[in-house]
Amino acid sequence: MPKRPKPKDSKAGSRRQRALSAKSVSLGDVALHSGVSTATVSRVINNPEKVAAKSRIAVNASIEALGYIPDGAARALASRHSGIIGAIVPTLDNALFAAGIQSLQRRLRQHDYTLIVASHEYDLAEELNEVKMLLRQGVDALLLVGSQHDPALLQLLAEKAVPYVNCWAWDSNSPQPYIGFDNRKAARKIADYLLDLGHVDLAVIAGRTENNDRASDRVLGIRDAIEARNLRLAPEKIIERSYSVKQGREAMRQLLQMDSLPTAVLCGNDILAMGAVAECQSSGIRIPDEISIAGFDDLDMSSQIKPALTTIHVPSAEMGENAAEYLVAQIRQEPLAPPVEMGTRLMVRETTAKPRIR
Amino acid sequence: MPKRPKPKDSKAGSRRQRALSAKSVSLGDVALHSGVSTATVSRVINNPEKVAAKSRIAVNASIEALGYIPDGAARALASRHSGIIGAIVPTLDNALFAAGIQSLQRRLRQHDYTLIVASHEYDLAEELNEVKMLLRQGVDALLLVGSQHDPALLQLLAEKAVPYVNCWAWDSNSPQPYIGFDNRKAARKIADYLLDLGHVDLAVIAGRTENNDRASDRVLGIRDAIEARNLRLAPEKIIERSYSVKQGREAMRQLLQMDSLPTAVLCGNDILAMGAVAECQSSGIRIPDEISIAGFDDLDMSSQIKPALTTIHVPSAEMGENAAEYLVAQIRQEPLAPPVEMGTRLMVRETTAKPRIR
DNA sequence: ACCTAAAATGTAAGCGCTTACATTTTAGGT
DNA sequence: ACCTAAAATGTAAGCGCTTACATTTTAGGT
Repeated sequence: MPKRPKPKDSKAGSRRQRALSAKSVSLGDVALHSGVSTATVSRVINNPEKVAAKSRIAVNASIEALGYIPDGAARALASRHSGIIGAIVPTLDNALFAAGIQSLQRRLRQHDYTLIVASHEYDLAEELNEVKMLLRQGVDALLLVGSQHDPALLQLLAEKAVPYVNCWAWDSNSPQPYIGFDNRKAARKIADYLLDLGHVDLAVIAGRTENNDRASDRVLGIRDAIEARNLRLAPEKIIERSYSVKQGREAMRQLLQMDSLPTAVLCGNDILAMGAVAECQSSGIRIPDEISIAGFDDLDMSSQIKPALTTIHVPSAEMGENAAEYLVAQIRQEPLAPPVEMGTRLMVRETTAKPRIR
Repeated sequence: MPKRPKPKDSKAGSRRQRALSAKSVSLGDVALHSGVSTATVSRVINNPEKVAAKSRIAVNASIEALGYIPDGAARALASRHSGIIGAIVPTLDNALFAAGIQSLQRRLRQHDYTLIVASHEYDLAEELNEVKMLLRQGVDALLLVGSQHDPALLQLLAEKAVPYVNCWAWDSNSPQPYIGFDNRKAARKIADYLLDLGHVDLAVIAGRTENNDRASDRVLGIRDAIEARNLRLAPEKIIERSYSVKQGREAMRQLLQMDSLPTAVLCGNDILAMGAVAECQSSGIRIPDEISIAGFDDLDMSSQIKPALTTIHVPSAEMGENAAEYLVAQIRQEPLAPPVEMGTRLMVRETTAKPRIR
């Protein structure tokens, strides 16, 4: 025999009154309206298959009629799941990340997860801060970029038992989970291509390598290719710049002022390459006749501009989708095949050719 | 003297046991550790000035020592504020929005707000869906793009009393809050410039105008300029395309196949303009000698590429900051000067010139 | 008609905070 | 030493859900 329910509002007019203007519809209101218990309403929302068709229909009608929107905070508090996944990228201002995030989000939404995006501007301390912020918001999982993080960051995630994955990179020697590709290998591929064409005087316009494993891996890959042929890359022939067309131009200008011009320039990404191309155009240097220029990332526009960029195609969209599936499976503790290394493709287009015989 | 802590787990073995592996540190643990009440710990976090220095220091030390991270869901539920602000943009894949969002986020973080970004791919129904999703997550305020929304969307925001603002647009006749600029006026400005140069045969490569007030306002502004001079824009001289370099090229190709070539092409944004430029370059048509091409938005790269784009500069970064300040003030119910229309600037560069005398 | 297991539903505790109000402590007069 | 107002602190209810366990209803035998 159930205990006699004492009138719930006996304490009406108590000390507590909220200044909430628009008194919102709660799950209790829906229960009252449809004549079932709050538990049943909750089930209709979260496990409809456990509810008899009749009540399910009634409850859904009430939800519709009252315009009920569940309170995410209450749900998160009670269930210990927020339905939020966080992604921390260096910047949204790079089409590469924007594209990946876009596809991540699309896929996440299909699984009813919300995405919070944060950026750290290539600052590891800031990245740790963002992780703390997202942890406070109760994210169920986290997407990070690359393999270089503050050690405290990984420890924090382990303590809180929050699943995560590193994207835009791949390291088979690391115990961390990766979804992405091997930047070093890919960079070696494009350097090899140039070397195979007969280029001997290479220069590199790299992204800032400090705290950026993707940028430094790309440089390493280029070095791998050069050293495998017993050639060498003079220190002044490698220039580090942050990722912008403007910086690419400036780096190229610097290169053009040197005594011996390189015959080919490998750029850390397409943005830098676009700058290098523009600077050559400004200086009347013909591409690829006088100089070859290669990018990395294969942004959408890279194949469309003139001259079309020779570059490495990177599977950003697919990576976003895979990351979404991976994280969702981790959260739900579903079995999942371990992620496999994703491939990159050399896209030979109009900015590279055999070196001119001088 | 701290009270003797009674064993917290006296009820261990009760019916309720959570599968939470890493039993997290709670505010109660911090209180116990520092010998104060939970209320005082809460005050240290939210209103430190109301707590005596001595306890404040003790509590902060405990927070540090235990690695306490507050539970956002619990806090949101109890305080009715999530500390989350949502932004719904058409797409992150457009550098324009990415830049604005980036600065929005930077500023929001200074005020301790977290940003959730969603995108709707230029689909109004999807936009409404995203609003519902964000409302479920309990956002304190919302940033939208443009002025065209599902009517149910605004009604929903009104019901829930959630502050919002429309960005990247300006409409002095609307009762809705805007932070942005007048697309129509700006488009007229660049069209006037071309007309003043002596161009008579204009063509337009517009963005998709359906459900996109920014795109259609830009077309209207161009029409304003043309009609003010009693000229006219032939229907076949205005082509609608989605925003991509590829689409820009295709549209330009279409234009180039027509009997009478326009002397100037106004593009809906810089991306489209870059495509138009590339197509001309492919076809051996000299810019600006044979044809002038104008963009819109002034993306970072637009001034750096060759030829540098003539375009309209749009204050995306500043807009993001203003929007952040506006929304935060709205949430805190602080007084705030009403937003003022933001200006745009015509950037004359290398893709436009006087028409050649034929 | 009656019994039993399975399905459906209900009850109420608990998630981890905030905060109104109550109580205690402190500071500053006299 | 004592009084009073202000400052600091504590108590405990309540935020809106989920879910373990208890209870009721239903379906399917006999």
